[in-house]
Amino acid sequence: MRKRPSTLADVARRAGTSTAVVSYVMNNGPRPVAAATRERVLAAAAELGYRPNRIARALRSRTTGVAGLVLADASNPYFGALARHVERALERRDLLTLIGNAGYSAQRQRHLVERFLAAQVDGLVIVSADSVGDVAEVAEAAGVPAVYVHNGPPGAPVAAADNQDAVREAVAHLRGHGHRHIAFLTGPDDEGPVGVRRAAWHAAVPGAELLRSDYSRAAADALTRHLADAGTLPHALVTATDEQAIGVLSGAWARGLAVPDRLAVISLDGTPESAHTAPALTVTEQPLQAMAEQAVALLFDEAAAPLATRAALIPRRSCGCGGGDLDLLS
Amino acid sequence: MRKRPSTLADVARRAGTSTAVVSYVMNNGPRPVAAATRERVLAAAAELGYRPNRIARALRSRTTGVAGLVLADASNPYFGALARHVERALERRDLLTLIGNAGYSAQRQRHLVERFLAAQVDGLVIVSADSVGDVAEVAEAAGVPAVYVHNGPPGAPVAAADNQDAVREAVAHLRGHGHRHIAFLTGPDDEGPVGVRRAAWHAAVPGAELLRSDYSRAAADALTRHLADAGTLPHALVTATDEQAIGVLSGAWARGLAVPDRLAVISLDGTPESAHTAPALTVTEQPLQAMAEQAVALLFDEAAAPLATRAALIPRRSCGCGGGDLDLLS
DNA sequence: AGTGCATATCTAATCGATTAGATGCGAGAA
DNA sequence: TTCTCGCATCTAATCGATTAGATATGCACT
Repeated sequence: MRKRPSTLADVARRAGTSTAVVSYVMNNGPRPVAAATRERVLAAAAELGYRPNRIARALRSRTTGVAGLVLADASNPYFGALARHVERALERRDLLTLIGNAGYSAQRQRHLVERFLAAQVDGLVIVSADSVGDVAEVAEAAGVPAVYVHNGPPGAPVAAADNQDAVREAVAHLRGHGHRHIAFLTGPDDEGPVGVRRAAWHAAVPGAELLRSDYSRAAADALTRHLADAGTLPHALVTATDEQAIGVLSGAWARGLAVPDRLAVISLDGTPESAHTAPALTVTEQPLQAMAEQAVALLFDEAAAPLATRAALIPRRSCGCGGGDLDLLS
Repeated sequence: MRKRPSTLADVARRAGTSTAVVSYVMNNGPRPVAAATRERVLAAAAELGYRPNRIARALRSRTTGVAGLVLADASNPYFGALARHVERALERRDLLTLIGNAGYSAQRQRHLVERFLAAQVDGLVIVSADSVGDVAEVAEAAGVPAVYVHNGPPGAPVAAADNQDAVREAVAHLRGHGHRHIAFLTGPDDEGPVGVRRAAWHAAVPGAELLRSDYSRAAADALTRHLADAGTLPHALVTATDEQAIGVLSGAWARGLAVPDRLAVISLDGTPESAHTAPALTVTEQPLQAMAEQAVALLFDEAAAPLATRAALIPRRSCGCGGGDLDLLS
């Protein structure tokens, strides 16, 4: 027996005013209201448990207070962590987050954008993996601002880290441990940032071995076992993503190959997960929070230039660092 | 120079009809439309790139096509996986998903529910950890259906698995490996399902050692190192969650203690993550997809009774199973 | 008293889609 | 021919909040 939620008109009636005054009070509106009246209105609103209908407000003011977030793959902790930071940044600006998982499908990504636009979102944040659709155009046509995170098409605003620099650091670090042949594990379709990472690696270690697997633990795990069985597993490896690194760790363990002694690994994402693997992963840490913050700022023209932030190397055990006590890892 | 998106009225004008017919055509409306007219309308709509304004529709029809999902902790893969399944189930019913992360705070949970209600969601899915707020009442008062997943207050509809059974299986399995003293790692504030798990363990292994840590890898990792240093680490352990189990694995590795030889571990969540740890975790797998599906069905009165689904044990390496080839793990 | 002006409030149009009730038109029945 | 259905459309009210323009009230000053 739920009663109909009370409306602006109900409050007005109860306070003995017009709906306009009530509106003015609720929003500290465009016009002032006498203190006494304001009190009456607030009291009436409280008594009725009035809550403004944001749908109605949205219809009139053409702004919903909702933003859309399209994720390339929600099951990947890298994107998951990014999503949390984006959500937080949006919330700080009083926006709700509509979320959608594209599952690496350009078609689904497109579909989600369409749905979000139909829902009249105030902005779109698109976390894209390798292939980026022409999603910006659609949003542009609808007059909705859109930004990309991690990867985006040439013209569009993108919040991303400096991937080249990260790879160089990783390679240099492994060299410091005495490795000469440093392989690289890339993705199935490395056009975006992973492509950049691969290119940077290729430039740094020309002629070294390039491996390839899906962006899933299972795939990297299977590949590692396969290489171990064939006896062609490299001794030092940079993986494009944490997911792959974790799969490699799992596969190596299953085949009884010690990390870092038999195989040194550095991963390039640096998700929170990487700190508590066995062994802990050495990574270059993408500044996920900064990227998310910048993306949202970009969305509202708050920031000027999309400055590429650096990904710092965090030495842990998997590269060969820290035989001793590493309790103090972050 | 984006042009104003075209409205129903624009289409009507172009097709030379009233807005009513256009509406009837768009929704296969409550009234029939002559075939010829329908064609004209569809053509006009296509030419103008008309897309219905869901906000306006929502205002009139009092249904937004949006559901709210409140997560206890988005950074926990268990809840993350649940979220993906819920989103998929909602999408299958043509609903968008508004997501919010409560971060284990009852206050934030409450706040999110309020915001979602203000956004006029058609339904609420609440994934709660240990402490559950009186969130159902608020939703009830607003006339919005709400369901809980994983954990919920007594009266409310809850989609959850049979936790007792899972614990019994885990304990029995470790007994099968010859263990007698089987410790349990619980959470900081185990009222909900984790409390049920702890109780079931206590009944099955009275007098065994109870450990306690936060639901984070870092906390379980630290605890494990601490116990290892003190020489009081048990030989068999059931952890309440995968996150904790992964932390334990990490801590054990750091202290050079072999899993499963020195320490056998079984975890009770069974997230996808658990298949690719080093070593792979033996788990009881919560039927996340079924739970999500059931929750959404419950939300719309589709299902009759909230039948508790079973959590099956998946033997992997961490309990002591499979010294040989385990390539076939799921 | 009359005029001017500022302040407080009210009236009503508006956002875009939905839909009940009114209307128009032609075919068939009387 | 006239009346009656039935179908296809149109007209206009409605959802709830916002806000520009109109109106009312009170005070100061000549």
